[in-house]
Amino acid sequence: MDKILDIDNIDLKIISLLNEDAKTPYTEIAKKVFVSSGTVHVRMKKLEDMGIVKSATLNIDFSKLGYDISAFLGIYLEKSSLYDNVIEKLKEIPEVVSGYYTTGNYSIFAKIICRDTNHLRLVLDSIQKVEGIDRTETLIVLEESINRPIQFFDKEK
Amino acid sequence: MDKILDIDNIDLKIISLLNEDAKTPYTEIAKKVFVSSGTVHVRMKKLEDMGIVKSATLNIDFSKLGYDISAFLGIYLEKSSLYDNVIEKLKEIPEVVSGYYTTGNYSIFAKIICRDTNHLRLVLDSIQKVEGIDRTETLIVLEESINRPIQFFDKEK
DNA sequence: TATTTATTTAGATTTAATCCAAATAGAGTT
DNA sequence: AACTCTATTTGGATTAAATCTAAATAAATA
Repeated sequence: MDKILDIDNIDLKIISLLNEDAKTPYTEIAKKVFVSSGTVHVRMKKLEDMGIVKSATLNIDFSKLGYDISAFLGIYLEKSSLYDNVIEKLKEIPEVVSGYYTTGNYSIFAKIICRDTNHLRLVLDSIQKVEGIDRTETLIVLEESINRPIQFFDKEK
Repeated sequence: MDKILDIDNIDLKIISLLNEDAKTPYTEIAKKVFVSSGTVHVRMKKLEDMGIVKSATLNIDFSKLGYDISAFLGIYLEKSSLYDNVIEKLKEIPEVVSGYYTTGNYSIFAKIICRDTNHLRLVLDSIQKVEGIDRTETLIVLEESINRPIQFFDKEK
């Protein structure tokens, strides 16, 4: 029996509502989902125990904090077997916020967040220096037009 | 005077701690930052009013919810002036979770989340059909090795 | 239908959020 | 340095929510 079957629409509605604003009181969620607040607790406990809901994070406008530049990096490795080693090195660079193993040309696809162009240059330098990295392609983000959670209850295919 | 100067280390520490777990009580944050909980409230209110902290969202393991495939899309437009129109169309596709205007080859860089390969195919189809889109390159995410918030207090450059 | 098991619910209790007036600290002025 | 004005922080009082538990309900099984 698949784990997915343990999740019903009540769970999904709770997740959807809390995903819009994780600080919404369970009492309020309860009203919208037409169950008691105790049930919301029990369901969230279950979802956390199952590892489906891992944590809650803030949605921060980094540009207002002086972090004005974000960029995606397509990273080419000398040998693809170096993936794990390079990921470990990238983890040591605080400006790296994500790193993926993807299909396509790149061996690693990563995202970095920097204060300004000079900071970006320094970070790119330190990434270029990582052993095993051949070269990188930089996609600088000029505008973030869409950034939202999955919508479970919209017109999905 | 720059807005950034209104933000001090207390603000950054509060943001950092809440970014790890947005549900941490302000009383607990207060202890760690060595101020009163009232101050944490005042600071968070300020950060929210300034638009620096926009909301809190859940960190969800989508694969455990049956959304097993995520992919980055490099989208080529027929004319780059079509950007705004295409973004609006992409917003209507619920599986599209982000969309960026970036430097580099692609006109739009997007991310989608799908249940399985068949769902992915359907979503790619509907994206291909969007007027103004020439062609797309798909980078399927096989592994997410890094996914974390910015670290303000680590060894930054 | 009876019995077991799981889920939901409604209080009771604990804990945190919110509000506010007083205290403190800081900036600017003479 | 003393004074004034302003902004920030604080602690306590109030309101609201989280958490816990035992009872009620519902669902599953025999």
